[in-house]
Amino acid sequence: MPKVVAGYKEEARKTILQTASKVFAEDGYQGATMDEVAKRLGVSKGAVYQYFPSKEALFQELCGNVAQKVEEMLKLHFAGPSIMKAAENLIDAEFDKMEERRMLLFEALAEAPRNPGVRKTMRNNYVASSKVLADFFDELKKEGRLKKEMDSVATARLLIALKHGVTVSAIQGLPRDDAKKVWMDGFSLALGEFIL
Amino acid sequence: MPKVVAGYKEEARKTILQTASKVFAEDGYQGATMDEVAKRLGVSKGAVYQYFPSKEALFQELCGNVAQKVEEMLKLHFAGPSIMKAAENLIDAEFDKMEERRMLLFEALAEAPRNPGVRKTMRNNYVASSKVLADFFDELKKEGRLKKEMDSVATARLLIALKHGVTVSAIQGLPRDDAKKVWMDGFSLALGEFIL
Amino acid sequence: MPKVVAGYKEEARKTILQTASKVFAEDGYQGATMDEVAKRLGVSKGAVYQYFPSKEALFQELCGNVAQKVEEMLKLHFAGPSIMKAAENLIDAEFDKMEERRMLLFEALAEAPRNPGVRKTMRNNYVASSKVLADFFDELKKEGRLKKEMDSVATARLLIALKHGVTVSAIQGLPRDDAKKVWMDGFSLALGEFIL
Amino acid sequence: MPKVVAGYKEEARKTILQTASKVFAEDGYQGATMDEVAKRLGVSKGAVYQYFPSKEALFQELCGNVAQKVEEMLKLHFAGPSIMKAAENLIDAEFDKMEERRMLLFEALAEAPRNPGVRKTMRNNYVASSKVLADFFDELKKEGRLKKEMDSVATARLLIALKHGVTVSAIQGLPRDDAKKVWMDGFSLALGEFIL
DNA sequence: TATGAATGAGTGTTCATTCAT
DNA sequence: GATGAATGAACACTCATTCAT
Repeated sequence: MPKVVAGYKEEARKTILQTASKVFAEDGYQGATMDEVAKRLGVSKGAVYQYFPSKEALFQELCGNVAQKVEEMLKLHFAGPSIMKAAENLIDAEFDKMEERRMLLFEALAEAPRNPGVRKTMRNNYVASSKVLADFFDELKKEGRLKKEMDSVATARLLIALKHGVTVSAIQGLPRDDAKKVWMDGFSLALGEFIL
Repeated sequence: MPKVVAGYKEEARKTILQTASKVFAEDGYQGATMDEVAKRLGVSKGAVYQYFPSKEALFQELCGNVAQKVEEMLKLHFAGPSIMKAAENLIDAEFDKMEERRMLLFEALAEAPRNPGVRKTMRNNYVASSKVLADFFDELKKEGRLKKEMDSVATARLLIALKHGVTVSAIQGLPRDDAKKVWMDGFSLALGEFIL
Repeated sequence: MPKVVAGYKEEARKTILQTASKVFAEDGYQGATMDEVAKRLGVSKGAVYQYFPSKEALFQELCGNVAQKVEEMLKLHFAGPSIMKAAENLIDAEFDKMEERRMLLFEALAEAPRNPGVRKTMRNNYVASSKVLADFFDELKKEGRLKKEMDSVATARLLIALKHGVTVSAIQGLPRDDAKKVWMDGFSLALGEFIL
Repeated sequence: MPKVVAGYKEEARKTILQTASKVFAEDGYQGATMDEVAKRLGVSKGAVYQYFPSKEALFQELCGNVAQKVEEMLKLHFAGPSIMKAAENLIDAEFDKMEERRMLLFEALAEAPRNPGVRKTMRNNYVASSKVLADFFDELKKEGRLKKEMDSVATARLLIALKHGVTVSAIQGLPRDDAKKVWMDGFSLALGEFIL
């Protein structure tokens, strides 16, 4: 009788991942316990271990998801007609819903220097994210919404760095509106003169 | 027999903080042990507890130190005649020597959301850092090295965010030279047209 | 769908015992897992429990098999014309093929003092083995291959002890050839003067 | 405040070893728990770990002690004037007091094939034991109590094997008197004609 | 009958913290 | 003040056994 989820193994993994994501975000990687994950799932510890061989494996898979979603978000918000509006939506969304994911990101960043698996996952995610964003800019150029002179890769990297930097600032206590302004200022500087 | 330090209690605290800084940076807050801290100091565990009531207290005091040094660094490198050169020196220094401090920063960022003491310390540090940097820009304006139109506070915040963002990118696996380029690009965009 | 075996329940039990024998020999009683047994059988854990009510029951039945085979071996090798040659063949066979059984024997010996079931099984096996061997010697006497003065029972017990002792020595690291020599020396002493 | 023992670290180790010896003998290596060892010592688990880094380390050190004592015993009993009487004393002592040590020996033998550390310890012990015994025979020769023709090494090995074999037989249920007789018979065969 | 997901009581091990000396 | 032995509460992970399907 599968209790973790009502049916498919893949579903069960997702359910666990969701719950674990919250636990890790709240308590940190080291502070989180498998007991807590199991308890919140209403399941025994053993059940969790049937889907993930270790706490670390669970965390690593989570780290993979973190950045993937960042990438999805970028594409989502840039779909609209106004690029500056897209930037605004993006940072709003980041602040609105991404508490959990953000915390997880910093857990991962703290863990990366001493955890090769986490490090590798993050590297892959960074490469993927920046590529997706750069490709997206190339498409906008083709669509005539951006000038051809813009360096897609450099800009993608700059914006990714800026977004993380703004998040850091927010965690450091910069009020939301101020943080948003930093992002919008930076975004304008990076893209402003290239928007058609 | 005072062994932690030859003379003053305050000296002893500093010695402990220095060593603890390395240990926390290497192993993370949760991964670090008081045993390791004591061992590196060549002192018993009990001795450390005479100066700091708990592991958490030690960590919090450490978090305070993290960002203060960032501020010092900014001033240090901007002392030279060329502002762009200063930016380059700064990021080089960041990459060269700041491994330890950087790791500690992310430990602190990960811990902040669940640790009010850490959070408060970081807030204070952010405020202080950005103020120092903004003040510094104001001085440069007076010295005629920067145009008056530049928004000192906004630029200070942008650069602080960018630096952290670049650091995040580096941890995510962006090669040093690429990371440096991101910083230099962003720096140019932010300050370039204002330099005299 | 009977999967453990194509036809009869008794066959299934044998199949399970064979596989379990290997697993217990490799990993020890406590170290072995029902999961491993099931996996090697290509069967679910539940299936194994349909034939044996517990891990302990499985092990106890196995212990019964251990010594019985020893007895078969004795008869097998003593069938030839030369008794000394038989002794040599026997110890060679012991070293060649009996790894698995030997390991199981020591598992059983270690377990016996705290497991009445195992203890009883071993007792029965010892009695049976020594009787078979003594009877065998009696037959050899009738056939005129051994002198009548030989004490069949005492010699049987001595040789059984010696064989186990040689095995112990081998496990303790005595090289095979040396161990074989110990056996042959002892065998000569015990039987030498009685062989016709 | 050292509680494990009233004073010296080395004493503490011995105390732990003694208690652990009983626990391992009773429950087997795998069945024994560090909790039980600590409980019997009236000490916390952590205290035990201050003296031994792991359960395995504790067991290995115990394995080393097992055979060393065997060696001591051999010398002890052979000190008297009658060699045959010495043999009898030795096997009596083995049966009288060595329950615990014997059980530990079989634990070790069962564990050896899958535990390199245990294996190495046993090998060393075997070599040491047989050398001591052979040397002892050489001395008896010098003292004129044994004939020079006797092969000291071969006899030492044979007797060691025999003793273990008799122990195995005893565990297998052979009554004490019968087991003793097997030993005395074997001993006579091995040494009888060489005694002066 | 067979499956394998789920259970839950353990196990070895770690470590922040205490406190007698 | 300094020491480090001792504590004890966790925690990751395991596995024999059960049982709904």
